[in-house]
Amino acid sequence: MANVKESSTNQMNKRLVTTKCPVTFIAYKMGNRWKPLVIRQLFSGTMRYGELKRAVPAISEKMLIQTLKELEADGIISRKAMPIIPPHVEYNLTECGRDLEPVISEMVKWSLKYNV
Amino acid sequence: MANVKESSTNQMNKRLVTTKCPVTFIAYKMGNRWKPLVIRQLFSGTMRYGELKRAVPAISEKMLIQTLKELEADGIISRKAMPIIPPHVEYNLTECGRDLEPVISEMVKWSLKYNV
DNA sequence: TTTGATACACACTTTTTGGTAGGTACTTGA
DNA sequence: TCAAGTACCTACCAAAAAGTGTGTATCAAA
Repeated sequence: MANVKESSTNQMNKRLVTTKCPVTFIAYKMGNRWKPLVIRQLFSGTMRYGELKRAVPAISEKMLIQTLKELEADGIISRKAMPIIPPHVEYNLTECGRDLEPVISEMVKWSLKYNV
Repeated sequence: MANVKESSTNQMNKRLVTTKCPVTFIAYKMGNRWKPLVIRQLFSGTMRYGELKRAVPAISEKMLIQTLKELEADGIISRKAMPIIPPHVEYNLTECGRDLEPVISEMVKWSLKYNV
C-alpha cells in the first residue's frame, strides 16, 4: 500500500509468517489500529464515507481511506461510487467480511473477560 | 516495552482504541508478528526457551525474548526459572492464554476459508 | 462571492516495530 | 584450555505504521 521494500528481511519474515500461520494471516488482514472499528461500523449495514468518518471521530481522513482501500483490496469490504456531484460513495461488507463475525465475537468474549 | 512516547498522538490513539474496542484490545495483545507462533507452540504444553527458539527458527533471539516478556507482562504466559547452572527456564500458557483457544480456532477457520 | 459539503490524494514528519550484531555468566565435556 | 550450551541483554539501525497539513473538483446555498 505505502512504500514497501519487498526485499527487506522484515517483508520476508512477514510473508513467511502470514503464509505459515493462519492466525498471523488474519491478524494482518484485520488486526491493525483502525480496521476493527471500521468493520464493526459496517456490521450494522451500508455506510457512506462521511458517515464512517463521523462514527470513528478520532481517525484521520488519511487513515480512514487507507484503511478502506486495504479492506477493499483484501476483499473484506466493497465500494460503490455513484457518479454524481457531490460524490456519493457507499461501503459494505462482502461475504468474506461478514464471515469475520464469529471471529470477532470470540475476540470480544475474551476481551470482556480479561479487560477492565 | 521499548521507548514509547506516552504523550504522542499515536499512543493516545492506541489507548483510545484499545480501551474503546475489545477487538483492537485483543489484537494488540496477540496480533503482532511472532506472538501467535509462540502461543501456538505453547498450546501443546510446557516449553523451554531453547525449544521455542528451535520451533520458530526464523525468529531472532531479541524478538523471541521480547515476545515472551510481553506475553508474560500481559498474563498470557508464565515463566518458571530453575535456579541452576546452566539455566533452565520453562514457559507455559496461563488460564488467560489457554482461553485464547476458541478465538484462535475461529481465526484459523476464517483463514483456511479465505487463504490460498 | 464566499462558504460548506462531498470524497478523496499527496508530501512530509514523527513514532514505533523489527532486525543485526555484538556481549554477559557459568559449567561441562574434549 | 578452549569450545559449546544455557538463557538472556544492549546499542544501534532500517523499515514500516501512523499522524499532520495541504490541495483537488464540483455543486448548492447563503
